[in-house]
Amino acid sequence: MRIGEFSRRAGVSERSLRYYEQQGLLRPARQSSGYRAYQESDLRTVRHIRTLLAAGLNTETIAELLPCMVEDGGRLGPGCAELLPVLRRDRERVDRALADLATARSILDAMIAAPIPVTGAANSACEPVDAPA
DNA sequence: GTTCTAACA
DNA sequence: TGTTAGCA
Repeated sequence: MRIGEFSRRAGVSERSLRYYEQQGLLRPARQSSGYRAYQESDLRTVRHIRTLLAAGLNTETIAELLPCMVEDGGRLGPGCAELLPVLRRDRERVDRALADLATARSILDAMIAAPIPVTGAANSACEPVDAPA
């Protein structure tokens, strides 16, 4: 099937499908017309790609994992042990990101909890805050 | 009308 | 990733 129908069935924009191909995630055949020709099985591949993207993996990593990922009962998992270190590495990246977000939240919490009453407003357009209780 | 590539008010 | 331009 061509990209239009495939896009609708996969629920992914044509733009994204072309991007996935450019990143080596999908390799649809080409008709003599030059149009991409997708296989029924590509629908499963796209689902896997979306899952991996949702997990925060970059396309380079996905290209590496995709060939070995297997699906069972709707669950996607590594088909070979070599993938585990890669997945763990990304999990650590997520942990660091969460830590950074926690830091950002703390900074915001501290500022929100400590409004500073001033006599002359810093900015004429600013309303002075009330003194904390 | 559909798809393709390339490029970005 | 969306969108648009210019083709075939």
